[in-house]
Amino acid sequence: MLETRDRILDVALDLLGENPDAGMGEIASAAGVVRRTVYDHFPSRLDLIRTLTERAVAEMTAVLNEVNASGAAADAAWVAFIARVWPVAHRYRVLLALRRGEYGEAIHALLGPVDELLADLVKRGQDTTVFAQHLPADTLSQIAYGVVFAIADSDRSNGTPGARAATITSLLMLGVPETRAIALVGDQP
Amino acid sequence: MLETRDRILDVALDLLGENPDAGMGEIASAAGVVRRTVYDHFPSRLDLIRTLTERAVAEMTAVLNEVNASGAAADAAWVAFIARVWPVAHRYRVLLALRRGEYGEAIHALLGPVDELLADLVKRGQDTTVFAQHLPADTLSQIAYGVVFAIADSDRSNGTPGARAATITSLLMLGVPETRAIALVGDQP
DNA sequence: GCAGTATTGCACACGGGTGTACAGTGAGAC
DNA sequence: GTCTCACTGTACACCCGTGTGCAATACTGC
Repeated sequence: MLETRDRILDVALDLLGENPDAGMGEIASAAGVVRRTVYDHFPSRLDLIRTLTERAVAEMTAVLNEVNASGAAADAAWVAFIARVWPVAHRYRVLLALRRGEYGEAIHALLGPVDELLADLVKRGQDTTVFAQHLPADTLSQIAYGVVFAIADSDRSNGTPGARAATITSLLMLGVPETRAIALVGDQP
Repeated sequence: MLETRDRILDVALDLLGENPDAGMGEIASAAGVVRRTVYDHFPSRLDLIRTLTERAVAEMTAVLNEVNASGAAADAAWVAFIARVWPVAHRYRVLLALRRGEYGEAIHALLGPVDELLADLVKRGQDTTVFAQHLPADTLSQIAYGVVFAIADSDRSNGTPGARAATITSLLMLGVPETRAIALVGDQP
């Protein structure tokens, strides 16, 4: 049997993905445990959310660091990034909904490092004229990864189609020409 | 003094825009009225939300119908659409947040006609090879206007920069080349 | 078998939002 | 003046989620 704590986290992620307003009771039941037990591991709902967010941040920064270190062109790096981050974004799509509302501040704060790394990548793309410059790098990166999350969020079944759509769409909005975008995605589907 | 009912609706839109979880009490206070009075006009919270949504749908379909009737090229029509729908989308940005959660179903149902009109416009663009075809028209239109709403939602101060960003970004993700997008927006800023 | 820890099964306090009931008040219409 | 109608003020019932307390029980390793 998986460690109870980890099982609670996994199940909470699933459940909150379906319904961001799921309560501690529902999470407990779904984890095959009593509500009281959840509180033994996470003193408050915020603790649970925070732990989930920290997990997401860790996974995403890991991917971003690797991709940034690979020295590939910014657009190719972006494709690699989306390909690898897609399952993560999909798993943690709740955070998109949770970012508004009660815990928004806490989540936003934890997400800071990811935002920075993302902006760095987009900046690099703009400096090498691979990405469009109609918006500042930080704004553009926010919108682009917002779109990725939004598509992940609307794609409840987690499929390759979703990933492909997210990749091409985000490339286009970053200013990569359609032909180039298609070519890039062909390489790494 | 404005009709109480209309004032409640206006104030509710503002308040919910700031915080989608604002309660009937807060809305009442902000409208300078007692909670009980709100219930005189809207028997339940859902009634209020529904009325708000109906308003949004009416305004948006009006704009969409005009734009669709103008016979302009699809990309130019899209620019006109965003320009005119932007203040509306901004005002009603709450609906984006409210679409998840308790009233999601009701809102989604009411938004149906808008979705269809939007898909028609995008389809026309695809048929005339003005828009990209990497995604089916209904999916693409959903994503594109999702982005517009998302930008409206992140732009609390309602500014021309937001509108411009939303227009260019959505054009790009529809597959319009950057040069053409800039040119189009230059025409109608 | 025993100690120690994780989990259970209640019970409870608390806060907050929804929706209702009903008597009272104020202002304009006739 | 008085009738009407919108709004007020207050109180209440209800539901639901959070977080706590505590004794009882199951499971673990030694």
